[in-house]
Amino acid sequence: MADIHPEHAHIIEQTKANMPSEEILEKTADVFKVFGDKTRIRILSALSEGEMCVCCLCDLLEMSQSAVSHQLAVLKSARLIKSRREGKQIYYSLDDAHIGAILCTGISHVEED
Amino acid sequence: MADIHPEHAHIIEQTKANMPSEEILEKTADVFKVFGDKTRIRILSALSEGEMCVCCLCDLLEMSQSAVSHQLAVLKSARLIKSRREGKQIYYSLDDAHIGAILCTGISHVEED
DNA sequence: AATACATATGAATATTTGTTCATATGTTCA
DNA sequence: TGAACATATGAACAAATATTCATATGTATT
Repeated sequence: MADIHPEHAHIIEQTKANMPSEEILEKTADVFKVFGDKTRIRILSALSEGEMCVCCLCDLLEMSQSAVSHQLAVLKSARLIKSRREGKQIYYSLDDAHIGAILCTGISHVEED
Repeated sequence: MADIHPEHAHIIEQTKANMPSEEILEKTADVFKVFGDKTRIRILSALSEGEMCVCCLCDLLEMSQSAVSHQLAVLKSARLIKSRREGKQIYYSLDDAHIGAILCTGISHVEED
């Protein structure tokens, strides 16, 4: 960790002043981290078509119930999805429109190439 | 991995048909994965204020040159940033406006709460 | 109440990943 | 050309994480 070059001090201060707080940046990274897994993206993509129960997701993703439930728990604790029970089944859906928007932004970025 | 419930077959097929390809979804997850680290988010946030050389970033982030360079390499290979050399220094900047937009979307999501 | 079904969850394991340390590469200037 | 500076990079290690396996919880049905 070298010393700060005096001629950089100004631009560093200015940039720092314009950046969001460390707390916001850390939370932002944490949100993206949750989007940054193939299984979770597949789940979010499926749910963006409408709510779906766990076993439906397992069938669709061709993954074990346990693996899917674990990832649903991650998504839920990050508040990207919400759930409601109907009898024996639990239906999951995107928590709000914002989530679908973030997903779309990412997909568009990949598709435009 | 249980059998597919026959009554789910239709909704599963329909959902599948509307979802992006596995390849797109995997690439999307990979993009978000790169955004999903505090150091990289801090770098991207700094660069969204304008281009900056490596040592400036080290000073700003208060991190070792090696750690910063490693993350710059990750960001560059994911095409989120680009670089240009000027003398001994190398200046990094966001690769295109899209990157700043994705970053902003994430930050807004965190800030609105 | 007992059984079957749908989902959740703890522990263990294997893989991925971020930082550090040491060193290599490339540029400038004397 | 040699020394100093800016940056990159390989290897090693520690920490984080996704899946599996086994099992627990909660609901409906008989």
